[in-house]
Amino acid sequence: MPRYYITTAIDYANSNPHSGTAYEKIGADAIARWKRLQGYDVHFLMGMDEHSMNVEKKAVAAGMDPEAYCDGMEPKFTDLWKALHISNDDFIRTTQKRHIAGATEFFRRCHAKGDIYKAKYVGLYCVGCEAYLKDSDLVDGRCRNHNTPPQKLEEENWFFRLSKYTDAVRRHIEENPEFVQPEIRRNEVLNVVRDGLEDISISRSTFKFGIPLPCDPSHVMYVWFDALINYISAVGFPDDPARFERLWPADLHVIGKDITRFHCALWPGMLLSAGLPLPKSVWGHGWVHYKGQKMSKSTGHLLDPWDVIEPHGADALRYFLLREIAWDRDGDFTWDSFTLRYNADLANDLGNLLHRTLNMMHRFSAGTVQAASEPDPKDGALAAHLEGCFDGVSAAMDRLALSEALERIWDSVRRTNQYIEENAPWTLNKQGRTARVQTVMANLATAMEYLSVLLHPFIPQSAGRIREQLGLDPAPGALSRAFVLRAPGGKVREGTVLFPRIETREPKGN
RNA sequence: GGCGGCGUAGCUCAGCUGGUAGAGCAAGGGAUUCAUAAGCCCUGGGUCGACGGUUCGAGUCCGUCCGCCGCCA
Repeated sequence: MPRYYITTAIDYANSNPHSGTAYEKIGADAIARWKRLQGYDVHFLMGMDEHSMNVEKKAVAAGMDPEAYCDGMEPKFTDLWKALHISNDDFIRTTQKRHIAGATEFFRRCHAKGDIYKAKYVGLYCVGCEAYLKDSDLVDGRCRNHNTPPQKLEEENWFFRLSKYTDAVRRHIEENPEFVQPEIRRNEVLNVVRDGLEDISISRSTFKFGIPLPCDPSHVMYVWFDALINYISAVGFPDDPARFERLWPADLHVIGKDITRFHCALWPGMLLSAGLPLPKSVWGHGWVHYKGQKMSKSTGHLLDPWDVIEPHGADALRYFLLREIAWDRDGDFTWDSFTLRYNADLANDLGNLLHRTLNMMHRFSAGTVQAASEPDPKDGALAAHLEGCFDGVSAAMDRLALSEALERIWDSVRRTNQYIEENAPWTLNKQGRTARVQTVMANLATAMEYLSVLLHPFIPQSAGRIREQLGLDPAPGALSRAFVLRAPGGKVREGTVLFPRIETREPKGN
């Protein structure tokens, strides 16, 4: 069974996750689940990024030591991921032993390669950015991102010789179109790399909460050098070579578009230095805007995922984000658009389809799948449509076009509703055409099962409920293109409403 | 300033290598009743941002401009 290693960015421990954070995990989860359905041995990694001056400060402000502070933050993330049914196989924290060991060994290798050196750095430092600023970062002498005056700092830092890998990284991006996706991100990174990469400071001596450099314990690793290594320290680097061999290189790093540069320029440079293979692909997704504006931690303009999950369920949020926001660009969440999508797609089209199907099975078919003893060309047309849908979804998922895959599935949801209309089982029933009614119902039960498998990656809980109501195991069966009628005899449950229609309701305080 | 993206029906967007515009939602109408007042059928004349150019013919190619946006400097 081929393996598929997928990761998301590890999140900063200094603030709660919001819907943009959730979007990334939901998208990655849909991909991971799809790959599992396809039969891949998937390893799905997520985690939390802890070492940094900002985390240390937050902790100190709360009167805690940084480790304890991070322990307290962990459930803010993991509880949300559980609630969203994110199917990650592992959750790494950069304070864990395995990661410290990995980062330390990684640094040693780069050091041994001659790619680490010490130099004095004088510059303007922004605490918010955790980075030195260039003149162009300043607006009226203040950081353009944080609107705060920078500090003048002079530090002896350790540097990573990234410049040495400019050509190698550039060639790799040029020769491997799938390495940076989508296209727009690739153009951006190429732009940066073609201008030449600069050596980068990778240590700090101004705070303690970090991994000490093996060559100079008075310095700790700078956040990015530390954080990126999680992708390998989580899978056995360096202490479990067999596991590492099996899982690395990753098939896909899912990240936000803002950190493309670190993943597509710095990270490959680091790996080349350490003599390790590069990940196969990096996907920089777009932003979820909220009511037309960028979400922002500093202004507090945020959509709290719990505000959607608690009243409407995880799948409502998952569906909206995956359907409404194409995975390669930005999109907007408003309560109106959420309500429209939810009612039109989930309640009216899908939920109602299941409900009316189950109801008719009880009224016309004894709540049981009967033999399809009176077939009709209409049945074959439905089956052909669904199999075409399968192809469309597969093709879309191959391109990671998640919203397109959902569009294809909904074509089939609509098509199945049409199948009901064109057969009008209620009329057949009045006419006493029992064999035909039962055949129609058998096709419908099969169609719903077929759809439940395709829906699973996107709305796993609801897909499971659909299957339960159909009298099936909630876990999706294997992915299979062929539309094969269900064997007679299976009982279905009384339908319960999957997605009750909702009124637009904006939580107060938003 | 350099590179790139976007600007198409009220909304969200499709429109590949050029041949007189499409989908979903929303809206209006209709026939039904198994169903979550849902579903199904019918109905869309929008200067395809503006102006030029190439062409027998251009959202679709070229140029200029305008308006948003991203990356870099």
